Amino acid sequence: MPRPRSVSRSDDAVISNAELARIFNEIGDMLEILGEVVYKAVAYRRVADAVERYPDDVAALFRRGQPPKLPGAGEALTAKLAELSASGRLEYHERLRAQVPDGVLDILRIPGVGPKTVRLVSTELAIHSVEALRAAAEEGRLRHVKGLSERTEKNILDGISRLERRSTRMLIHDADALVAGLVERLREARGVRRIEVAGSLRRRRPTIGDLDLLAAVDDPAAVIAALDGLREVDKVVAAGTDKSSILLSDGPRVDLMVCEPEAWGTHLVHFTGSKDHNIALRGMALDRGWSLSEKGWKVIETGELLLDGEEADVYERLGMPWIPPEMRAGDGEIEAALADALPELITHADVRGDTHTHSDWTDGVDSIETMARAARERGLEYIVLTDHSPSLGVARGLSPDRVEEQSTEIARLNAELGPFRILHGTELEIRADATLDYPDELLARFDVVIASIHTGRGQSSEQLTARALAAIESPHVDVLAHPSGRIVNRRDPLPLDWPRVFEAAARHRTALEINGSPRLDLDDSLARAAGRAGARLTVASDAHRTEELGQQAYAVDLARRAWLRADQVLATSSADDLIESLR
DNA sequence: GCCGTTTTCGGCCCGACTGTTTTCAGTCG
Repeated sequence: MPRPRSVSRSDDAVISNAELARIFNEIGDMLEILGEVVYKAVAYRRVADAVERYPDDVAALFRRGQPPKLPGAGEALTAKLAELSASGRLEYHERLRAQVPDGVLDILRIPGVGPKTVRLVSTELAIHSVEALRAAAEEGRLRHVKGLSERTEKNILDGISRLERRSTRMLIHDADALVAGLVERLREARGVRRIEVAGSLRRRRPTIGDLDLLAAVDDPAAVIAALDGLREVDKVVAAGTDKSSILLSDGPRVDLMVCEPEAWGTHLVHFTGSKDHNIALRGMALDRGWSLSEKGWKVIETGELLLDGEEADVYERLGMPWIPPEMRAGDGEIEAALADALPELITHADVRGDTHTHSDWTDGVDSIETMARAARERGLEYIVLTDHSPSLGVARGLSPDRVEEQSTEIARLNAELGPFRILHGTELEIRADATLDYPDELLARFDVVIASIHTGRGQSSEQLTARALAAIESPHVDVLAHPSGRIVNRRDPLPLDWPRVFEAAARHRTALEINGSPRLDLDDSLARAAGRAGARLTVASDAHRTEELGQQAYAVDLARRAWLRADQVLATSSADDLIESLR
């Protein structure tokens, strides 16, 4: 499977943060394969991470003469970023590429194969592709190389088939569904005191690589045996006394760690991560004379081991309050905690209404009444019904006459369902020419107008930004829905000029949506930047059927990852306050 | 390659598991 490579480019086309990060990560991989000191590779990867989650266009800032201060970027790497920003190319990168033949980098992606093995097969056997490696393993040619064996051949073949099966990270929605059943059954294993999801799923990242579970147990062997014995298990990858890793037959890898209840706190912190967060905590511990690991705090002078039973105890030893998992990205949360300046994050219980829902009047499945009753059942006080406007033909958008009929139907239902409220809204098309899909007189009659871009996605950044701004600046538009247009694993975000969009949204009091469907849009880093810029946000399900109303919870998770408080989010208002605040 | 209220050089988070190893390197999280 070919992997994307950077193309030479002499034009002055912009280079995205994602592309900058990809090139720096690739340099890191090549340096390792070439046998450079690993810290050099680590330095490139660290800057790649920083660029990837930087909210503004890094290359544009360089070209404007305002290079951002990125952690881990010193003189040499800053110069390389500048070169890439100016020309889209990097001579150093191309020089390395010439030394690492095509396909060799692909080999590194095989699980269980690291840089040393890549270097070995590349130099000893002139193997320069995954295909060549597969053939060599099948023919038993690897075992003649010192350091490799028949066993290695089998592991490599297994790794290649896993690589082919699992090419994209799993969506959090799917991971939640999968893990619920696993946890339920492991809870029943003998001697399990506590069990909890850890890792990126606990941090509520939009996509999940592996599933991490932690169990506090009296009898480690029993729970590990329970995991290994589940019927979905395809293969046991690693089985030890403290942890076990399995592959599900049609799913991701599951890592189960066990610990004694007295050491639950340090274990849960360790296995929740993120990596950067943990490294920062350990650095602070070292400054205080402790070596911190999941096992506990080892006093370096005496070797004594201190245990913590709860996460809060761990943070307290370092002089800070407990940090919510969603914030543990190594992105300023520790500094904020030390300054006692952690925001009071929005919670799921704060949400009172859903600002984006559909019915069978356009492309939804259920009737307005069914949607409303289901929302009421879930404890919401109101929904905003936002069926589509006419120009979205595929969704059978509503003509002005149909809008009128829908208004009558909503009035009828409100009389019946009160105090639950259905607010009459619309999901308004922002057309390709930046005009809006209903006339102002009609827009003025809706309770809430959310506007979105579905068409003309191929336009330039300038054109797309102008469309977003046209909606934001309209006095009738209250929310910009799924602002970036991304769909996780399927569609990339539109290249909007985000600082301008956020500034305008704040100025015109137009809220930006965090959409909880598999779009997960805005993503957390953009939502955080929007909040910082003073823009209001909202959390919404974009449900097209009753079962999808639960998607709003994923928007709340993202809002927490974006450091947002309840008072920054529209959907935490009552229906009356919402309407009042949109006047 | 980065970085310093101990440091401009010598460090860079910590541990489990596997395999080929007879004391440890590679990989992973």
